[in-house]
Amino acid sequence: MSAGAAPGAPGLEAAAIRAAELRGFLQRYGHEYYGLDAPSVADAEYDRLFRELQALEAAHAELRVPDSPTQRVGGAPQNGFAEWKHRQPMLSLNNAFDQSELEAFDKRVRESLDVDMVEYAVELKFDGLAMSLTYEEGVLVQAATRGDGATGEDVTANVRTIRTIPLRLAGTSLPRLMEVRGEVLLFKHDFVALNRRQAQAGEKEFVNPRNAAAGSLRQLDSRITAHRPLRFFAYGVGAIEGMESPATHAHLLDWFADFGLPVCDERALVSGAAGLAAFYASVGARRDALPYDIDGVVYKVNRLAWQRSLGYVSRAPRFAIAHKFPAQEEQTQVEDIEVQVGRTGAITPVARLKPVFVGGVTVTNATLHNEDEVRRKDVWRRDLVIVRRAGDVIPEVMMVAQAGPREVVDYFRMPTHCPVCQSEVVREEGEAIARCTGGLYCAAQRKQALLHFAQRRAMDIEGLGDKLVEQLVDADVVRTAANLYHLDLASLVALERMADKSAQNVLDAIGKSKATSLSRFVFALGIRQVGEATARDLARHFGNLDALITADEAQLAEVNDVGPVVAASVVRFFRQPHNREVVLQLRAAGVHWEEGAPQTGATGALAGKTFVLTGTLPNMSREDAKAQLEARGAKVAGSVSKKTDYVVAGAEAGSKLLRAQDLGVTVLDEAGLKNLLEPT
DNA sequence: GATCCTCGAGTTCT
DNA sequence: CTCGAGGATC
Repeated sequence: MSAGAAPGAPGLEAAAIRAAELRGFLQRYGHEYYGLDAPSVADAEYDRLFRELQALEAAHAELRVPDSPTQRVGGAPQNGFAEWKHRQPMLSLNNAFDQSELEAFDKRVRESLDVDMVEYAVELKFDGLAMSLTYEEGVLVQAATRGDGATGEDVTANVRTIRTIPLRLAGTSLPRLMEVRGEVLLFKHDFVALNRRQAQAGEKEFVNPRNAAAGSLRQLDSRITAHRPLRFFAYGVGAIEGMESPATHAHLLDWFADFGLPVCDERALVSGAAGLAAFYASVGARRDALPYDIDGVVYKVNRLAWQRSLGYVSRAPRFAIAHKFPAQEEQTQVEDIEVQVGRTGAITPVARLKPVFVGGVTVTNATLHNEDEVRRKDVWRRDLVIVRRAGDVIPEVMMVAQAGPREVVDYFRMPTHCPVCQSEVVREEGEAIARCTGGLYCAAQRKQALLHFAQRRAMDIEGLGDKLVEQLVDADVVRTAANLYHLDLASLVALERMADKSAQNVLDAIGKSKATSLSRFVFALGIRQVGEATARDLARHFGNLDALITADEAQLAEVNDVGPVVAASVVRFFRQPHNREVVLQLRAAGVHWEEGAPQTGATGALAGKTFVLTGTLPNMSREDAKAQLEARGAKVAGSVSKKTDYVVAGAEAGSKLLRAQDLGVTVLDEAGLKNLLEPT
């Protein structure tokens, strides 16, 4: 790519030629980068050409034209935004939330037009900001927000900095005047990168792409907007003069594309209510994988003549409707902020919420993680907050939407004493988590320890869930894991809501759990810092429990992924007489496993290979796949990195698959995995 | 000493 | 799934 060197001291004529050439390059590269996502030059090269053009324009004021790419950088701060009256009002759409409303819409349209079948242009409903761009003789002269639909704010200086928006339309046959309607938004990956930059610069991070886009557009200093990677998609037309618009909406969008306006590819033509429903389902399934946020899809009668004859009812068109997805963000009230005590004594603040329907489920609780998080988000009791349940399953309080009365009682204070056992709560220097110091004296910690012991990945005692553990601990029937193996039918049936049948089932499950493996047993003990993976490493390295119990810190540190902190934690655990006692009692009660010689280094067909599993495989459970891989010496990790050898992706694979594709990691489906497991 | 990677721990709802 | 923090690596 040779763009030539800048002339030393060019005459005006040479400068004009060079400037025109540079504008051509920059426009093309800008389009490749932002429009097609396929840059053909490095950023540094773009910047070099850009600065050269800037220098030329600085030297020759007459070369500074409004559609030059340099005019995107933005000018000095303004004092607020001027009002702007739209030539044609920017209307909002009526919403449909379910199938019946969608069928009603189609029926109304057909009856009103007196036809049997209607063709619809269908597209995405972006979660961004509606914008109107005015082009005169093909040159962008003005940009405004929707505002109340009739009058918006003039944000021309900021919109000029959006590189996907052409400052001059392509082509020779152009309307004298045209209002282009569309949406300004941020792509998800740009949003993530922007927030990373904000965090590094010590600036406030944005809650979501929409907020970030809105904040960026409302910058009074458009030089800031210029550094925000905003995008634009055109989807409609307002006033138009000096040219006939095409006959259908689909052609209108093609026409926009020919002008160089960015138009989203996710659009189609469908017929009838069934076609609408199919598009809705298809987009819904791919929603999380799209590079931007959407809150639904939009259906428009394709023929513009029919659109005109359908007209408007109050402030919304009768020819179009938005079909919304269930909200992934909702507003609700914090009724209370309580704390929970975890297995390790961690005191976690939890927001009790007024029930709210988000992302398909009713949410009543949301974790606030720790004290710093409560302060950072500045959540008080009775505040109105935004709750999200995005691609993620776990609800999260994103931000305060509106402060509540905020009286003294509404302020959250970390308790100084454990609400369960009254022991002192301590937050170590440099730690984010406050902990109850009660240890196993604390009933809450004993309950969590038992639940951990019984969980599927540990001793796998079916039927020993939180309700039962709660009762057993409260009645003081069970104090340690060893007590479980001495339970009898009578003491279980004495508990509330426990009939003979279910009591016997629990006893059977406890009996069955006696046959286990060393790694499950070590994990079940609940040693701090020793999770499933570390327990497996320890079990493999030492081979038998006595070797592990008597190991000193130096011996422990020889194990993979065990350093001083983990080693000290293990030594501390087995030094406690009551922990040794419980282990003895468990073995005496019949808990057993196969003990072997210490092993170093696994062997197997897939030894040393790292796998990551994501999504649902058609015929194999994730657990099963994991076990089979590990049996062959492979490692199954939780997240994808460049050290990952294979990613096994099933249905509804999420971010891990995207990341694998980003990093160029080999992706297998179930069949591919089977091939590796059982080479034929 | 910084950076990357992984693991542990806590969490929600059906 | 996300965060924080321990371990490994350069």
